[in-house]
Amino acid sequence: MGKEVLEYLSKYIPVTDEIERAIKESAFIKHFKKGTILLEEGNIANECYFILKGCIRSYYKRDGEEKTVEFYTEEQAVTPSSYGKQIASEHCLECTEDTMASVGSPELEIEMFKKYPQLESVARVIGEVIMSKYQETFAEFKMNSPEERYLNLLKDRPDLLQRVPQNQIASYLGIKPESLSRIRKRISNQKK
Amino acid sequence: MGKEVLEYLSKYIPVTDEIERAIKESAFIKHFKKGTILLEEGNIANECYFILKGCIRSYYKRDGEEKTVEFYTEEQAVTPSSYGKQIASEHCLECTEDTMASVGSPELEIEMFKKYPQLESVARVIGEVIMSKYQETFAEFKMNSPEERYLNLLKDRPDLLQRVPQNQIASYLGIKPESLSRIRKRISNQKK
DNA sequence: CTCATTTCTTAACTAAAGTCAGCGAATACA
DNA sequence: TGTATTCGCTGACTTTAGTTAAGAAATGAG
Repeated sequence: MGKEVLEYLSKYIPVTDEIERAIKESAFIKHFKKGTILLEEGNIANECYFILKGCIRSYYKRDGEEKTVEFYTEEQAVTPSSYGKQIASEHCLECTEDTMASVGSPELEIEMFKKYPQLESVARVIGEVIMSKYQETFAEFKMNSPEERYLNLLKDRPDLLQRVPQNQIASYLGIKPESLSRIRKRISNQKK
Repeated sequence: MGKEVLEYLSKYIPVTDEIERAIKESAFIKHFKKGTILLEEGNIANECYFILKGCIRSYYKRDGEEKTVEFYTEEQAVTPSSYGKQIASEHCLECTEDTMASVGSPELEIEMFKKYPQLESVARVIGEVIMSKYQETFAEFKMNSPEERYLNLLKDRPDLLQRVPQNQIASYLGIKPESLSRIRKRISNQKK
């Protein structure tokens, strides 16, 4: 195990023997049933995940609704923003499907960083890459209309629309489910 | 010099003597006139900044307009998303005021990380903090209406509205300048 | 398989943002 | 200092999203 994680890392940095050993040593797989709440609002996040199979949704509870912030699927890393800090989490994490993930903890992480100092460098570099992708995503969100955002999602992650309910997609796009319905109708009419 | 940078770091991690030495050694101050373009679209970003005085605006050129992504002011770090990578930048950086900043480069960074390994850990931890703040900002943006976003900005960074033109604020809020005008009018009417 | 629940779509209406145009006010600069 | 340009506000109109309500379709549990 840990093969998928190594492949993921190799996209960003050269994987040395030391890193390979560290990952294999720390790989710790867990299975979760669909609907499992991995992190509840107000709790402390003491796990992070690398998804091997399935989907994890991050959302806020606000105005009696669930506002979806992100969908994480295969080959993606989920690090709650309060991970490793002793503060209450603002958001929730839920498995929208049966999910298999490699699970990490702050204690394990600190131990690994000590044992394999190269890992700290790996974490920094990958963190920077994710950050810059995230900035790009935010900028795109700001610059585009809801319709454009939907079309981009359709292009970039067509699988999501098959595996996740549309009301969750709507809140992910920053709109109401009714609006998403209308956007879909508008688009299908334009095609005719 | 480097005092401000150390104060900034101390908010996130305990500043050891080693780190203090590293920062003092690498502090490199530059002054820029208002209107200076620090990074042009398509160019390679080979500098990052820590602002001591002034304001740097990050924006994209799209549809013949400038879409503002972020305003960085005193005590903030500006790391272009392509910084340290040999790829063309998608966004631009401009000084909206006369600006004084501590400037870093990838070469200096690598040298420093080698000389003071603790710095790498500092960079990772601070990177994670910035990332989690950014996630929070994005989530807030998605969940709020333009009017709420404006009110939040007014609360969180009232100085910005004094020092930056309103059309740039508008694009930062993801709306047109005319809409911002109307929102401001709506709010001032409600107060009466 | 059936019934209950959730999800999706549609419609009518309201509210707000986009668009286009015009006009003062502030600003920049020559 | 005078002039050109940018900036901010306003109004009329268009487009799109939010709201409320209802019914159809899909899903899930027993």
